[in-house]
Amino acid sequence: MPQWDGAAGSPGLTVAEAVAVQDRLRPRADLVGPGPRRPATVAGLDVAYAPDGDLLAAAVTVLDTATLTVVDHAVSVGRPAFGYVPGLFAFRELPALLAALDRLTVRPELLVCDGHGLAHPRRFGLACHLGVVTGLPAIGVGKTPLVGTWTGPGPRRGDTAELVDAGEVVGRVLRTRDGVKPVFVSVGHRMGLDNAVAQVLASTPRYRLPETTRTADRLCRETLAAATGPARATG
DNA sequence: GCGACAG
DNA sequence: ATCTTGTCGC
Repeated sequence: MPQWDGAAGSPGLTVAEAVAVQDRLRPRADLVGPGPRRPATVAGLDVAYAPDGDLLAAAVTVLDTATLTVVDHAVSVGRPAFGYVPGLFAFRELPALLAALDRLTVRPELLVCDGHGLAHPRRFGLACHLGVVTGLPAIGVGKTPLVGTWTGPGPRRGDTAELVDAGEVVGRVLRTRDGVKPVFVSVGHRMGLDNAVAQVLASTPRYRLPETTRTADRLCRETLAAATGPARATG
């Protein structure tokens, strides 16, 4: 059985087939936007894995942009649909994320993904994939780089630097907090880079990561804990 | 050929 | 991603 095959043992795609899917879908991504200027709602998506990697929980939280409070949320529990292969991340988390998105009652105006969009070796990261598949505007906010080089950014919140790969600007390195490690913002679908950065800044009033990501992260961890088995005190 | 490599 | 102890700071 292929090493990247899901633990469930389902056939799945081969690495070559997954790459082919990305190549086929890439032309469908709208990397210009400009995207919603004043979205009323923004969604955060994240996935948590069980220690053994056999189980995962995906969560989507929808926040009111005016208050940054959660107005809707949904989760899904399942098995990784693909092994962890840098560059083929979407094939691992997409099924679970889509299942969670389907359970939403509010249609978010923007998806903020935990990972990259254009800042990807084949210019089609998770944010692009999710955007194209759902048709919704999407951006990627990564905690660490996958591709590209940069200089800076300055030390203050709001300072940015271009993320360049193979001679092209694929994203922006953004400082969301004074003196704190920056995040990597890239376009996914139906959004422009300037607007993407603006939306990320608008959702990071206090911490390094967007409130969308933080709330989704909390929710998928709680969901995984509940699915793995309720924690119980030993004393 | 050898490392690096979103989460 | 997840496993992990202490530590520094508001």
